[in-house]
Amino acid sequence: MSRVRGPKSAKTTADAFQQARKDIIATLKRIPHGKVVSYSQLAYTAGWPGRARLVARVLSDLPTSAGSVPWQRVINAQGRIAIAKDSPAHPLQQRLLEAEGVVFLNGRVSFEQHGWKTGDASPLLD
DNA sequence: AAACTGACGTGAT
DNA sequence: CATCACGCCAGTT
Repeated sequence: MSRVRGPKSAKTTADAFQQARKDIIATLKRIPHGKVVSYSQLAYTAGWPGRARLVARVLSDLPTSAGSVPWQRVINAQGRIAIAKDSPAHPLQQRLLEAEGVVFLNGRVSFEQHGWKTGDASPLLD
């Protein structure tokens, strides 16, 4: 199947991206209160394995004020907040997470304690 | 069109 | 623990 070019059909990576964004946001909303996931885990769970950067791209487009989606529950694989230290969103993310019981030790979160096991039974959604 | 830039991750040094 | 090289890929220069 080849990509189609033409006025009416822009069936290319852009469409795939929109689909991916949809899947990622949907999965993001399923993360239980007080739990965290890494970018790669979210990508994997959403059905886009190996696309951690895509998740980052999607989240970066989200308004940090949106309480509709728990964007704060996504941190990097090292258990650290990925947002730049100088960004006001950085401390905000930590504050939001701590408010839901997530513990930071030396600036890091333990996946052992707070990682979302996708197999968790009856997760308490917000 | 080519180079650069990330809210990334993993493996090697 | 710190760096680097890669793989990844949409957006921006």
